[in-house]
Amino acid sequence: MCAKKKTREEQQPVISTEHKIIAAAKTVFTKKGYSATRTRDIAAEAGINLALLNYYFRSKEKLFELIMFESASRFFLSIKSILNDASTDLQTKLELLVSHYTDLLIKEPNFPIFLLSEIQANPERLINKLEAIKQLPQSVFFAQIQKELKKNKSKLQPMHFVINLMSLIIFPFVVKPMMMPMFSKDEPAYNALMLERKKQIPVWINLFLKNSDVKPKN
Amino acid sequence: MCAKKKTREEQQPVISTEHKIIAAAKTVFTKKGYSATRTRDIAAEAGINLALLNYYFRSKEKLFELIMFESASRFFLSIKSILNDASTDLQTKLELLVSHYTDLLIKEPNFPIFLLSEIQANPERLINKLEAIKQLPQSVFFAQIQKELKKNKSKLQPMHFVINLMSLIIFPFVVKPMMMPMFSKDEPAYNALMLERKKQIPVWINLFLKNSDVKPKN
DNA sequence: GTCTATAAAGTGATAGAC
DNA sequence: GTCTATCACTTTATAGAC
Repeated sequence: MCAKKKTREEQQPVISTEHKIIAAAKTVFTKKGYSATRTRDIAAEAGINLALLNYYFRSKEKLFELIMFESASRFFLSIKSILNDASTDLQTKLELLVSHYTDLLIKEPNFPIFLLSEIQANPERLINKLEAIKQLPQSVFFAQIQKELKKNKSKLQPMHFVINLMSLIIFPFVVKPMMMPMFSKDEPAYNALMLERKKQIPVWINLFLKNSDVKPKN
Repeated sequence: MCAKKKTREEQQPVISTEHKIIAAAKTVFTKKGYSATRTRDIAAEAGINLALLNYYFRSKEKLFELIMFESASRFFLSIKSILNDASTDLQTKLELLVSHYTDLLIKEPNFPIFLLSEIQANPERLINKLEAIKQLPQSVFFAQIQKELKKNKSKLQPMHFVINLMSLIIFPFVVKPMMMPMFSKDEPAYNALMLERKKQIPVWINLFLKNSDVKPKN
């Protein structure tokens, strides 16, 4: 106990065992998913023993929930302040959202498929715990989209534009493992394309909003 | 052997055990993924015994490969004729592709995440077997996008538009389990929205192609 | 706190009766 | 072809020494 206090005061060089396990679990769970992950894989990745994992976290399930909800929070809660800022216009919000998620996804490209495949495999386990997502339709952002559509006399539901925005930001990361070989790009080249999209996606979304009642050909 | 011949001639009412297992395996694998699927789950879903599954298919792995590559073929090979038809213009191809995939995904909404999460968990096992996807950049479709961009003096790579098209078609199905509660829609209402998009997505892609060099604000 | 050893349960696959 | 029973192995979790 005395020794532990000391290391806390010394700070810097020591990474606690607890944190090593969390970091390892995040890496392995996020890449392989819950079922394909063995607790032994996490222990090995953390450079510790299997028993120690159960000493710090009671079970595989508990550790999974910790990782899942910590990541989900960073992905969902971090944008609440952007979405509900009444002092910024729609254009600004679009640019902030695209930029924020592009940077986040370059760091954590595996998270979207991880979350979505866990929901698909086991909706009842997760969907209730992500209750926070239901707040989006009540946001200032959503109201601003509605207003813009009304201004442009569009009959389309605002939901389409939320889906389009998410699609254009997230899906390119989701299909990265397929697109890279398809277009013969390595990881840095692909990420450079994603950064290009930071500028383009808000432009594209604006095109949607301003021309959404145009018929295909007539 | 004689009995088997007979049932083949009678045809109609009999669904072969082999096919029952394939159908069950497809349902369970596609929803849960390879690792979370128990061979017992497949047997139960098929209404047969576990031993019978190994009698028809040598192993879980063999059955998985069958399902995966049968589904992947339907998703990738089925569009080759559309992509390489020199007699249709870009607009027609866009409409055909969107319509084709929308219908397919309404029937099999779980396939995209299944494929993508298996690739994420185990890229080396799958990516080489999907070599066919590399043919897209050599297609007539791709050349027509390039031509259209050149005509409109865009500096953006054609790849962005392929990604955008895939994103707008596929991602809404991928996030369906999250979007339905978010916007309080049930399955039929959500699918109706997807059908609306059949008309809209080609319009949106055309907006991209014709305005892709516009700067955000200046 | 950290380890080795092992219990307890799950899971893919097969043997053998019918 | 189809079943029941069971083997062989993996995997989560814990007991107990240090």
